[in-house]
Amino acid sequence: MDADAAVDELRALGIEPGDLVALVVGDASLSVAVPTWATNWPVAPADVVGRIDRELGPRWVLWSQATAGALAGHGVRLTRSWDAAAVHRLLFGGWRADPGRIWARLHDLPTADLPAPDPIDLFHQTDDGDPAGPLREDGYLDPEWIDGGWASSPDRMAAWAGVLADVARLQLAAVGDVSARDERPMALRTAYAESTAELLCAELTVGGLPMDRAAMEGRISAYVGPRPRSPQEAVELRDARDEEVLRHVPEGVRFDLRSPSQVRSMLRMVGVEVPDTRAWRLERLRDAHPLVDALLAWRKAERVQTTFGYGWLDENLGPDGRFRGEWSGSDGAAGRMTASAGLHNMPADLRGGVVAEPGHVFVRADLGQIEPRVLAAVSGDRALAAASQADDLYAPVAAELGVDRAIAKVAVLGAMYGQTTGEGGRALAGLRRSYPVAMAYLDAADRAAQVGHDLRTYGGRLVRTGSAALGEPGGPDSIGDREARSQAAARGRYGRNAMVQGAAAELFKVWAVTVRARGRDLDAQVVLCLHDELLVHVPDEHAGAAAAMVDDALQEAAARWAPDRSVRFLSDTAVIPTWADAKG
DNA sequence: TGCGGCTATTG
DNA sequence: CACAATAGCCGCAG
Repeated sequence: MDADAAVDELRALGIEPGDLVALVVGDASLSVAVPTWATNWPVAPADVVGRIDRELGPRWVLWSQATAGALAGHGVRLTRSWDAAAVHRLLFGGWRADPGRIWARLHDLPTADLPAPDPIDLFHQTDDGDPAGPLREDGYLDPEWIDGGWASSPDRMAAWAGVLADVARLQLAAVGDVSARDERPMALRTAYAESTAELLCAELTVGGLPMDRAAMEGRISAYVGPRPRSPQEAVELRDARDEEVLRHVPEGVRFDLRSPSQVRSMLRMVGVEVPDTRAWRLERLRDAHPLVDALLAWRKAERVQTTFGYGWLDENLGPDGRFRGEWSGSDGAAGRMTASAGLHNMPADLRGGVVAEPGHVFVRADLGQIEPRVLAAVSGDRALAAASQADDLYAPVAAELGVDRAIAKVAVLGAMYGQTTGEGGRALAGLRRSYPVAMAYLDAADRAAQVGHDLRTYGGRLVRTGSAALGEPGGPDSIGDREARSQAAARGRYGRNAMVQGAAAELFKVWAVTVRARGRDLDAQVVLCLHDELLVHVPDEHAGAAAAMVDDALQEAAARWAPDRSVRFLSDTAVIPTWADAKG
């Protein structure tokens, strides 16, 4: 068996572009399956998969991002996928999406306690006869198969691909049901986009973010000084930093600056009384005592030292100048992308260390006022959609309400977050009058979440608001009435916001995977996704074309995601050498 | 050792 | 300190 024969075998099945083909990858072989057929090919997976992708163009069914990550490690990028874990999260909410859970849900089996691997098995050799298949008699998948046993023989790998093909068939039907039942024909498109976003995440994890080690070390040293040459020197430097604060309190008194309660006591000793020691509160008391200023400076440095210091760099920046975190396509309440290693909360001061490689630049683009525009689209509010035609959406809203732009902005944001007090709260009545459809959409989500009714975003993602996500509505009867009301209100804000943030995340991912696809011919590589911002790494000679492509991709994505085109979406796009460089 | 609280950073 | 997230350290329970 060679790659040619493998491609021919699949071609003979009549696979057309976009057809679902399940893929399971082992060390030295791979298995593929369609609903009526499964096989194992003893060939190097990277060679064959890349060719099939180019020549036949299937939509690869994968258990999860891990398969794409293994292939990306060999330089193979799949074009499109059906990611069973991503589709499971879309259909059923939550985060956990291992094969056992996916299978059980599709077969209406309880998932409260899924079968776990029998610890006794660890002391037995896997039986070579292997009469048992992946399915147990009770209908669950065999946990031993899930836990790596699928890879122990060619027959098992083929059977495992067959299970995956079956999963995709059932998920496809379930997605169709969501579209029909909830009148959201979006769900299939969302499944495609979320799946392909998982491919992008695998590539982000493997490929990393270009970073200049010297430039980043320079920025770190501005906060915490040069890299200590020994553990002993590190301790001395730390003590010296502490002393810069402690010298403002009487001799002989020691406080642990890392303990909030001790910091509060320390401040009280110099006559500064605060309910907590958060920076925004201390900011206003800088003049009260020199200790406050020293403490705030210490906090900044301590933050860099512990979270974004030399250790952070050493752990995550490879010798190839790529900084790597792990990427998830859909985490948390509303299905945003997340990243580890601080990629999503790196202090702005350090961004200058994110530098394009020689002969390359970044195209940086961020969506303007994405959440109110998304609210206009998902709610179908014609007045808000009209406001979205302006470059600055808040300007026409302010004019309509007869208030300052700043007030209009906090009012709109407050409505989406569930704020009821302050200036935003006061302007709420005006919003209800002028944008009743959008406000009713938010209120409906709020009310549903308060009583624990699950929600679905515009794209069809289930947002759980019941016991699994937020604790039982109504809660244990030990809590007081006041606290119960407060919890209900918090649940309402959660649901209200999840509908907007979640839909925004869906649009963003359609944009990101469109850029990924259209960037292929320009050697343009998406290297960072940040909720409403894309960073694309591209050779110098393609910079202009890539910037135009990113803007075009947004219009293409918006047209696919919200086909009625009534809402305008904008991106602010710039070609820059480092991430810190000014936007346009 | 695990977990809630506090804190800081980002969108 | 409204919504979301990651991450580190402290203090406490078990």
